[in-house]
Amino acid sequence: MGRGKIEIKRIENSTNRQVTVSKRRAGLVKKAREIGVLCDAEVGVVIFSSGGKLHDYCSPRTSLSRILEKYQTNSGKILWDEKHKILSAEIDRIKKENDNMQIQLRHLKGEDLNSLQPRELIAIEEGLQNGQTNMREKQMDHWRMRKRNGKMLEDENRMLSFRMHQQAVDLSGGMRELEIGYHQVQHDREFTSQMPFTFRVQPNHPNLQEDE
Amino acid sequence: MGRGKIEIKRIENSTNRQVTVSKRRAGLVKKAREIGVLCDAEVGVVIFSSGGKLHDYCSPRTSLSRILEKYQTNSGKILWDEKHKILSAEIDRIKKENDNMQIQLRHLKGEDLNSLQPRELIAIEEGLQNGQTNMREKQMDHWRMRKRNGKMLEDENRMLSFRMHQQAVDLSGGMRELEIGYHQVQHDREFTSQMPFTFRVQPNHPNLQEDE
DNA sequence: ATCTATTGATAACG
DNA sequence: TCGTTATCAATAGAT
Repeated sequence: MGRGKIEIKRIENSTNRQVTVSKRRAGLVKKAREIGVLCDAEVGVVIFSSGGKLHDYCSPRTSLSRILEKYQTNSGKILWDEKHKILSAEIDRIKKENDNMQIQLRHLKGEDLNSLQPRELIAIEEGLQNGQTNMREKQMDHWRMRKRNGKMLEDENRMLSFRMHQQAVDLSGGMRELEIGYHQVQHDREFTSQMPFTFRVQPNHPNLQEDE
Repeated sequence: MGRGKIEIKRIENSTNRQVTVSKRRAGLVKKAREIGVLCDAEVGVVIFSSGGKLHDYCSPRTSLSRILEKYQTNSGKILWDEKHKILSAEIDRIKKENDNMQIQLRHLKGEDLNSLQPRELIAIEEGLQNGQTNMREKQMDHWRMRKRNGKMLEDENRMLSFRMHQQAVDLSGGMRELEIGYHQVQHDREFTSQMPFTFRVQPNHPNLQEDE
């Protein structure tokens, strides 16, 4: 019907589709209403246009929920209980995700480590290390920004001085501590890569050297 | 349409009514299907003929319950009972928890830090620091256990030596780097506690001194 | 069910 | 979105 016959397939032209959905929606609702009146049936119609807009029709003297309730008891097809199952399954799924993340968080906080194997400990430690590296970069960004604003020159100077002093103190202690253990030094790359981060020596503040 | 025009009012002749409901039901479903295909909409139709017989249609790739769920969220109208609301609320709650943990994890991994204030960065860094401290304790536990088992004496020795050597090298570099900044040293407790961990000096391996 | 005269729905256009 | 209209589609009534 219409000026030309059309194939029943998705209308690609978005404007036409919009127009068509409006007209046909009106037609569908009209027919639904007519069937209700003529044959005194109860009819419920729900339409989501592709835009996501919702339209619905329902015979007078009733409501969608009443129709649907009837639908459920009458058809034996499940509607609510099915929905319950779906929702419950969803809840279970999310709770599992939740627990996993909870565990990950606790591990990163250094809690509940007892059940872990050394290999797993190392993996977590590498994560912490990465986090700290990124964190420090970010903090250096902040630092640089404040410095660029000219507010922090004095503080920075003070801070660098303080840090250097502390590192000197720290080192002299560390040196004394370790003297006993210095026997032979093997520079075995294999060995180093298998060592946990804890025992690898790393520069504390790789970004502190300003690059300007 | 038909051999004669009809008024849209209840068909009193029961046989005619049944015939009509059949024909028109087919027509309604056909139109519903067409609107779904042509305009790629989601359509759900439920019809109770006066005899109480139920017929329904629903676009492929979905289900009545899904359509009705969408209907509920979209229209605000409530189609189902309390239990659904409770389950849905539960899902929302858990999802929020989930998102929060997701964010925390990302932060601890050093991702998505751009939106954070320095104060927040410091808090996260303290978390990382704690985690690392705990982690190292745990790894030392493992280490001690292996040592007690008598397997690792040689390796440990080698490792300590290696570490000491590395720390010495690292330090001499660091000293050179910082000499320029050494002006005055203020040991202000207030200042120190406000300083991000990044800039605080810490012994790298607080647990390495065996305490036996 | 099937047929078909007739009315109804609507595609294309303004 | 709305109105018009030429066409096609649905269907009322009969078989």
